[in-house]
Amino acid sequence: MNSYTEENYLKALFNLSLDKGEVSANEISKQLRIKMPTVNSMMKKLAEKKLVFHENYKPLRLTEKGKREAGLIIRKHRLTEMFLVQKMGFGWEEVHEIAEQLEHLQSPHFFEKMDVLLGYPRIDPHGSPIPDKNGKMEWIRYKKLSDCKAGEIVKLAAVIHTTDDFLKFLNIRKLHLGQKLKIKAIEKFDGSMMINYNKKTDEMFSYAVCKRLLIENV
Amino acid sequence: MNSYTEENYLKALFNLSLDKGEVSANEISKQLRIKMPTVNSMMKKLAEKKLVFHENYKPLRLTEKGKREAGLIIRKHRLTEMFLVQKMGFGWEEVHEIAEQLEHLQSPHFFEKMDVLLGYPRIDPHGSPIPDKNGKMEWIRYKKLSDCKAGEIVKLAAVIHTTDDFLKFLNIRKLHLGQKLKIKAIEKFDGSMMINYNKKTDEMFSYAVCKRLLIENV
DNA sequence: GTAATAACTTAGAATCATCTAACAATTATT
DNA sequence: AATAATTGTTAGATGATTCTAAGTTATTAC
Repeated sequence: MNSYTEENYLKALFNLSLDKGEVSANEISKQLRIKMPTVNSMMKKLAEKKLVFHENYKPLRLTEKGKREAGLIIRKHRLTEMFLVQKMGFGWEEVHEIAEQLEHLQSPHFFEKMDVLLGYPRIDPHGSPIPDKNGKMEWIRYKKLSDCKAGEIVKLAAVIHTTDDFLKFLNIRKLHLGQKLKIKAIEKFDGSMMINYNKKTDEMFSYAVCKRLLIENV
Repeated sequence: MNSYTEENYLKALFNLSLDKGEVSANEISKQLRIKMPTVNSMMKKLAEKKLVFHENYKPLRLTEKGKREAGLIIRKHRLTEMFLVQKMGFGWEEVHEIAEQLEHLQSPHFFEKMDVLLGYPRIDPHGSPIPDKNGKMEWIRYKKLSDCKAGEIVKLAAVIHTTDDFLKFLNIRKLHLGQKLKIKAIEKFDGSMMINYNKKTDEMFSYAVCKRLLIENV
């Protein structure tokens, strides 16, 4: 059994090593707002428990065991977010903080029940994949809206780097997952996009916004 | 803000001092399965925080502040139990452990939502009162079934000293809150009762069981 | 009303997760 | 390549919660 604290490290390791398969201790330190020496000793502890590979001055990598355990925590987090939105009526911008606490709950029964009530969802309210019961997670290879061309018609599939503020920004503009988007024009000098969706008027989205919107072809 | 640990002490203090208005450190020690010296130092800490009155060698009493904060934790516990039973389909014997963890969640919003979805319940699935938003709790003065006389017809209002085993025992006998009970006979030598409820055959309940069943007049 | 028992307190140590200060290794800059 | 900046490590301290061992005070039993 891992402690609350260890679980947070595992989650950070998992999330930050998604693309490269490894993370620096420094990134963990920044993400968790915990000083380097603390991270360092925790990594020794997790290495001791065979959850991470840790050689001096080398990047960190989760072991298979570590990936599995981290995946299961993220599974609990995302199932919880989905439950809060679908069954309790929370907005997608309100659920992160609550799920952050609930993900540490020790009760397979409880999350099993959520899973059933939700009908075994594969994605969370932000479009992120929910790891399976073995902690395995498959990211669907969505394209970024910012990589699309003018004239394309696409569908919003997921949002990434989701802060509450960003999600509220999307709320105000009534931009939800599944929304069909028409790319009317792209400004060359800053990459901002003129988008039309279910409205008479077009909306302008900055490049920073478009990079965070993942889409699939209609 | 009180720690997870402090919250558990507050809850124990609240529950164990319900009748007399005070508890011994020893009872807290037994309840929480924590050694006396640890309890002792925690009581000093809570006294420091003005949550308990603690004089050497005297029984412990919660301050008004302590009662309020304990009441609010118990409120979260019982709202959670009600939610788990009413909205997630758990049995009343399954919810204690989960609520024990969930009661420490820091999110007024979350419990407010539960309260609304449940329609502002006044009792939990075992018939115990849910403290109000100020942590104030009123016990309805129910009678024990064991204090009733033969011939009385009463209604099951609450169950106390509820272990999972005891609740499963009641499940098997299909005895639920609200059930109307006819006291057919009482054995003088051991206080056991012959009860009839919604069935052709009568059921025999030991004195130990009858003491744990709280009833109201029909 | 002593003596025995139970309850409470003090003192000191252990573990966990955190920190700061100081030093070492790696990477980036000129 | 030498220096500067960044990143990683070691050592030692702190606070929270727990423990054991050893006394003290209160309560119970005879």
